[in-house]
This record gives sequence, structure tokens and C-alpha cells, in this order.
Amino acid sequence: MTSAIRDEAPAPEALRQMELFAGLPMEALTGVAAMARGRHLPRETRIFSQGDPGVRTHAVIAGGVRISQSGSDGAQIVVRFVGPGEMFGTVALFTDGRYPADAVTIAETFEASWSEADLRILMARYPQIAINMIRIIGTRLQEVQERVRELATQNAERRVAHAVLRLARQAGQAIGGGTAIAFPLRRKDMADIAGTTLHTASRILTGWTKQGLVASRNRRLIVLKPGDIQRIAEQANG
Amino acid sequence: MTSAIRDEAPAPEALRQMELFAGLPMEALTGVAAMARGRHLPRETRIFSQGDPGVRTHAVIAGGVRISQSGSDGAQIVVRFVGPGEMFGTVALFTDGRYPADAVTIAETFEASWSEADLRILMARYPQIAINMIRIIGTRLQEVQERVRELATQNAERRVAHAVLRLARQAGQAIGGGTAIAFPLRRKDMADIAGTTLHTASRILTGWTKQGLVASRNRRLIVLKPGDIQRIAEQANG
DNA sequence: GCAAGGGTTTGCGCCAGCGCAAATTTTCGG
DNA sequence: CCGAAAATTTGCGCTGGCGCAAACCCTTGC
Repeated sequence: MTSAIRDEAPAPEALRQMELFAGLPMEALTGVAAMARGRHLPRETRIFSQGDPGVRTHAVIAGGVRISQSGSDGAQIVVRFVGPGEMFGTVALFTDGRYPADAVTIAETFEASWSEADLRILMARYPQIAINMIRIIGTRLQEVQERVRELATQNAERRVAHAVLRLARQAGQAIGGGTAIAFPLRRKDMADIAGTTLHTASRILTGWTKQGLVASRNRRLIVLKPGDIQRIAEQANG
Repeated sequence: MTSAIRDEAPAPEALRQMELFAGLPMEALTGVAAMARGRHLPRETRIFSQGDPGVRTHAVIAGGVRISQSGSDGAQIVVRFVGPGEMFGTVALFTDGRYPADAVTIAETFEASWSEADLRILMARYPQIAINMIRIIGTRLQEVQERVRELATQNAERRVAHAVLRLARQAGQAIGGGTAIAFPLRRKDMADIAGTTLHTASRILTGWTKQGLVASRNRRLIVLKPGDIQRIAEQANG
């Protein structure tokens, strides 16, 4: 999977895994692949910045990207982490044409992208792509909505628990005795995801570590007892 | 505008105003109108409940609808208020087929709706509808994202200020010396929108009333000094 | 191997705002 | 117009978690 990280067009087989192109015939995937620009990027590379005119739609083939947003005041939050097979920067095309957030790689990453013009051509030719996109954005809308509810009603520990479970589901890989989250994550990242501060996130995770619920190996979080974390996420406040 | 509240198909002209059908030829609108089911509903009528299988897409022609969501714990938030020309219940069609929230009228309302089958037929015939829907959901995604950032980084007063401004922009109508929000809004509603409690929302709004920034006339909030509220919304915390 | 710098942990004080409860006002049916 | 029910306002005490600051630890380059 990580063996093919080079600067070239992505393989049609890789695209089949992608939510946006699901259900397309092989012949279509070949066309999609031909229109793609593939790029191999080192970690901590900025792909686009908030406010940039959004001319391309992106997808992660391998690696990971952090999407973060900052307000007119300095305040910053992490919108989400994008892993293999997921799209990002798509919404900009159809709204005001500007990227609503920053995108920065968090590891060595192979990324594919399509121009707005090409994507519209593809959509016109294969309406399934438009339907897929509605489903993708719709699902994301529901997830973000869920996050709003969490922020409004749950305390910090529950929010961190939810964030950890979400990340494990999205980017977890089995490791001896637990599930490791693929990306390296700083405490600040966890805090920004869960909507709390560095300090509070640190306290919570340290507490969990002492209880043996999670562990950390060089910036990578390992979930040892998902059941217990689940319980924290679900328990009533207080 | 409110004169035509009766139980019948909506006029094609009314549909032209709707974001989902923008840019369609008149002949298409006639078809869309023919497929619609129009209903006149008294206030506090439940249109659908969270978890119901989502078989129809809805639009408000006149009146207003409150969309609220409750978690597995009892906690509840107001997702948004839907005014004339806006759609609701659309996302359910393309994701898991269940409504993700409750919809209840907050005033006498004329609502139109389309079946999933009809909507898919329309989309196949007029691809512009699919594009419109992507833009609508995309815009909403950005707004909700914004709300996440607010909740994570701003204090209660700023959040209430943002909520009031958003409502005034969305459903404001000029009234002698100010902008009135069309719907009747309880303190609890304001609290749920801003992600705070009934009590805190009450204190804040009472404070503003004493300073002459807002006024209340039978449940309807009137914004007297939008500039000052804007300033509160933008000021740094503390 | 060591020093420098970034990331993390932790102690401590403080306050925004939650929650309870009671008083007050508004709404609404009859 | 009256009384009951609902909504709103307000006082008060308490606490989660923020913010500062210091100490600690772990990487990374030389």
C-alpha cells in the first residue's frame, strides 16, 4: 500500500476504494485516473490555506492530512483528519470558491487532485459522482452536527473520549493488544479536536494512561480498552 | 405572500425562489410543482421525528420550522430554524434514510414536500438540481463548522450575539426602528441555539434589553442596535 | 554524548456559567 | 376579566476547567 508513493497518476484500482467514485465502471475509473494529478508530499507540507481560491478537489491515497480552521480572532480548531480514501477541499468548488480551512500533511503523503472543470465534466458524464458527493457531504454534515451537540452538552472528558473513538475508527490499525491511531498526534491536536485546552486534554489522557486505558508510543496514541473509553463517552455528565 | 396559505400544490413561481430549484427553466418548475405535495399546518405540529425513515424532502413556503436533535442521553439542541424558501429533511434521503432530527412548526406554516423517487427522477432529468443540492449542503456544512468553532472558542455572550445576528439575517424583517425576528422564540430556544442554558441566555438578553440593544414584543425578538451586537460578537473574549 | 528546543505534565488560583429554587411576569383558556 | 399554567427573571452557591507558570521529558542536530 505504501510502496507506490511516487509522483505519478494514481492507479485506477486505488480510486475504486474512494467514496466519491464508488459504483463507477472500470472504464470510468480509468478516465478519472487520467484526469488526476498525483503528488508525493513530505510531512508538514501545506497543501492549501484558508481563503485560497479553491480550484481543485483533493483525495488522500496514502498518508494523512490535518484540516484546521482559524477564526477572525486567533482561535483555531482542527476540523478533522483525512486518511486514505477520503476527499478534502471539495466543498469549496460549489460554494464560494474559496477553501474554508487549512490543509497540512501530518506524514509523508500521496495525494491526488482534480480541477474544477474536470470534475464538472466527470459529473456530467457520470451522475453517480454527484449522488456520491451529496452522500459524502451529507454524512459529514451529520457528523459535524453531532459534534455541535457534543460541544454544547458534554463535559471535556466525554468529548475527548468521543474524539479518540472517532479517530480509532477512522484511522486505527491493530497493534499487539490494542488499536493504534496511525497519525502522530500532539496533545494540542487532541485538544483542538475535542474542543478543550492543551492542559485539560493532557490531564485527561495522563489519567487514562495511569488507569491503563490508553498508551502512547512516540506521539501515536494506542487505545488499549476501547470498552472503557466507550463507557466514558456514554456515561451521563457528572 | 401569506395570503395563499391553503392545502394545495405550491405555485411554480414560489418554487423559483427556492435555492434547490434555482436556475431551472419555467417548464421544469411546472413539473416540480406538479410532483409536490403542499400542506398547511398549524403551529407546534410535528412534521417528522428523529429516527423516522426519511422518505420525503421538505421545503417551507411560508411560516417556520424548528429542527432539533436529541442525543442518546436526554440532551437536546436546536439545529436550526427553517424559514421561507429553505429546504429541510433533505440529507436523510442520501445517507442512511432516516431523519437525523425532529421538525416541528413554530408558527402557522405552508410546507411542500417531494418523495424520494420523484426527487431522483427530477435530478436525473435536471442535473442542475443535484449541483444545487451539493451547494446547499456544502454551505450548511460550512455554517455548522463555524458553529463548532464558536462553541469551542467563544464565551456564552458572544455565542448568543452570533445566534441573534444569524437569525436576524435569516429571518429578519424591518420594523419601526429595528429588525424583528419573524418567529416567536422562547428563551430556551435561544439557549439551545447558542449552546448555553435557559438561565444564562435569559441573563444576557435581559442585560441587553436594559442597555437598549434589543427588545421583545410577545416572544419576538427585535434587534435595535445591530452594530453593538456585532461588536459583542467580534470582541475578544473577556 | 550533550545541549537546545519543543512537547508534556502538573500545581494552583480563579471565574464563567451551571443548577437549584423562588419570585415575578406573561400568556391563554374559559 | 379572572385564575391557572407557562415562561422569564433573578439570587446564590458551587465547580469544571481555563490560564499561568514552572518543572520535566523526549527528541534531534551537531
